[in-house]
Amino acid sequence: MTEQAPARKSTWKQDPEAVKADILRVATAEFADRGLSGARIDEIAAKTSVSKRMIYYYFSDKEGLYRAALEGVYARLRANERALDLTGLDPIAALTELIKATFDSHRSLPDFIRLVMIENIHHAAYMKQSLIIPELNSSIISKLAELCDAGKAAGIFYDHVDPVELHWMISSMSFYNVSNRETFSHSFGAELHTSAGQQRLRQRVVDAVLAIAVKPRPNAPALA
Amino acid sequence: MTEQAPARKSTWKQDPEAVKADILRVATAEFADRGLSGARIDEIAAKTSVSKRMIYYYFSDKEGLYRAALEGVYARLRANERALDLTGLDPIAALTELIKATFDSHRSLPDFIRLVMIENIHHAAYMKQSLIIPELNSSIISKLAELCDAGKAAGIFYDHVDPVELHWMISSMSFYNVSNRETFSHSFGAELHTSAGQQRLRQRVVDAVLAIAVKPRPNAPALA
DNA sequence: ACTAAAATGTACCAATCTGTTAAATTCATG
DNA sequence: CATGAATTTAACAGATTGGTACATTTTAGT
Repeated sequence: MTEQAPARKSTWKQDPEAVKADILRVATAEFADRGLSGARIDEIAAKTSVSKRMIYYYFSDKEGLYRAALEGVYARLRANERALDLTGLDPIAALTELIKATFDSHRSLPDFIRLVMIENIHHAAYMKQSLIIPELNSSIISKLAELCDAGKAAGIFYDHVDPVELHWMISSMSFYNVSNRETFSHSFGAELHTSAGQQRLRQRVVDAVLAIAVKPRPNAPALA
Repeated sequence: MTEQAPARKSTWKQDPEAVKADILRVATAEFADRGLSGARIDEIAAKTSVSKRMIYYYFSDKEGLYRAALEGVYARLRANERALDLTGLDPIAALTELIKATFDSHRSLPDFIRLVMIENIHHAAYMKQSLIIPELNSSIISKLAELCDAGKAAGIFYDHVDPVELHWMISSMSFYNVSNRETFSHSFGAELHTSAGQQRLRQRVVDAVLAIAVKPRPNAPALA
């Protein structure tokens, strides 16, 4: 009887890791869809392959399950950000790529957006309890900081450019684009959320952020 | 004997309008603080001067009360926007004032922000039921449209400038600034939410939006 | 095979929470 | 001041929901 994990697992009928993952998958979708108090433990249990008892067995209580879901989506966003490779690009190109990647990343992770919305409704109470989330937030800022330093050193970025300010601006538009889609579309039409509209918006974000970071150059291309 | 005397005789005042307003005031705060499913009718009732039964008497049910609160905060934001007078300003100055006013307006109406967040969590379901909200949304766009037309006519705005796009960008940053304050501050520090930080952010929003709207001018002042 | 521990299911409870019933109080008006 | 409509209260009912007690099955090690 070997200790090698993969082969042995297949013979197991009980599979705690798979059960935990299954619960977390369903719970994330459910919390994202209905909020912390809106989600129902019974409903989550019904959508998993196991009974409600297992939720309490593995996650203690509703808040424990919610915390696990929150940490999960943060980890996924962080993985996205870490996958972004900007080596070899000049500061302007690098910043452009980072903006586009952030915009796309937010669009592709609606569960992250919605759980962060829900966290803000709860005054970030559960995020503040988490021990693992803080360490996830450094990579994007350090990438931006490097980039800003390079841009300033080359004399093409303004001296006042600040990584956290840049991240705030990039995030705000990337986040709002997803978070407020429903109310915005209903109020002002869905034009901006067509595929062509989203492409245009992304370019506007690039243009706007570059404009506050990059000094005007005499031979720069004018906006289309 | 006028009816204005505050506490005249009995414990009952019999003042339906004041009762309705009191319920709505408390409910708005409570829904904004805890969300639709998180708010408790008993809790709202306890914080008013009247009994729970009155909520059902005047607002039918929990959702009716929530809808009333939602319509109330929208009306307040649009009133703010309508009060903004841009006559006599050239397009650039007018746009600058509009951006600053929007940024400030969002900061001063946290209940609006939070109820819109909650609406988006609910996929704008209740906003879509409202008959009065749609008519509130036109004034800001028409103001921007006028402004864009003037700017293009004067040859100082890009031809591609679009009122809805501009509003999207101004709103996104003004909204996110309030909506995501808790999570952003916790992740990246509270520097941007100090009074000095907010002043700086507002100026960045102005600079960024102007940059995508206004053609570069040879003698334009460089960013600070 | 036997046993203890881990993993899972079933049935249930206690606490909440929304909404209702029936009655009491106030007020306008004839 | 009698009367009925509008307004308000107190108490309660029905349903929902998070959480638990206890039984049962599965697994690893002996």
